[in-house]
Amino acid sequence: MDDSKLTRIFAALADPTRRDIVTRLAVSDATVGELAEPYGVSIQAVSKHIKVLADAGLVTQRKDAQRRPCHLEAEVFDLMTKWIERYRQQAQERYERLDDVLAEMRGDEHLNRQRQQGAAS
Amino acid sequence: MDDSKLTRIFAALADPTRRDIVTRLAVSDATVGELAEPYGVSIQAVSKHIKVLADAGLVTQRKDAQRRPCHLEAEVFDLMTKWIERYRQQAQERYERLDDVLAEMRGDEHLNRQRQQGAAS
DNA sequence: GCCGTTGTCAACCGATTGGTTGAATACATG
DNA sequence: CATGTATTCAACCAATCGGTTGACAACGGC
Repeated sequence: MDDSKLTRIFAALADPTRRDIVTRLAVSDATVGELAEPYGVSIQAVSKHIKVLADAGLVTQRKDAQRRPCHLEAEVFDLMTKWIERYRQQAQERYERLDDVLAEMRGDEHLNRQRQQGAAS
Repeated sequence: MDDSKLTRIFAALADPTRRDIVTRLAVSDATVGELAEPYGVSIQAVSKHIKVLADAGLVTQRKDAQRRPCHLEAEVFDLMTKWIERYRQQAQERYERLDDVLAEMRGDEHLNRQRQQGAAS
């Protein structure tokens, strides 16, 4: 659907540290400080990462005094999965159709040349 | 599985032009020149985009004289879908468990504070 | 064997990215 | 109210990214 949203989601998950954060948030919610511990980077860097994830809608933060516990939003994953599945299926079906076409061509060689010409439209 | 592969896949799909190319390749294979036509960019730019998609394993190119027809590789989408589904499910299950916990807590208020303390490990 | 077509390589450019450090904000507690 | 804690904001930096143009390689057709 929303192209820029999809862009933000994919870009967010294109970073290993952010994917790791997602992995940990799938297990349980966690504060920014907690999330920062395992990595050899500053809290500010992790804070930025979380902002990217939040802008993509993958993560939400609630208020708990000074803390901002992060929560993984599962629904957004559905959006992504749907996008991916659409093209995976299309490509798969086409591949299967091609098998049929190849079978048909086995006794009909000249169709091969014709098909290649037609493809360069 | 392979983290750097996943990084390349997500990064490849984080660009709208490249997602569009994927869309078109889902319908049928196409040469670099054919793919370049609809966009207001040079063939070289599209060639680079295809290189990124190829490095991510999303696209393969075969040789046909000067032409390099591009083909969408459906299997790679499975890898992505699997990764996504893992965390989507985990987060979903946790959310459902939380519902149970909240139901349990309804007559047992002190458990709430205990849970919040325990989370800050 | 030369010409046109198709695509890649190379160098360059401005914008974005992931990181840093330092200051500022928001809050709970003594 | 002063202090410590948790987080974000701001400015900066090097590296990467998406784009450009120009040169070059590979191939088919006259």
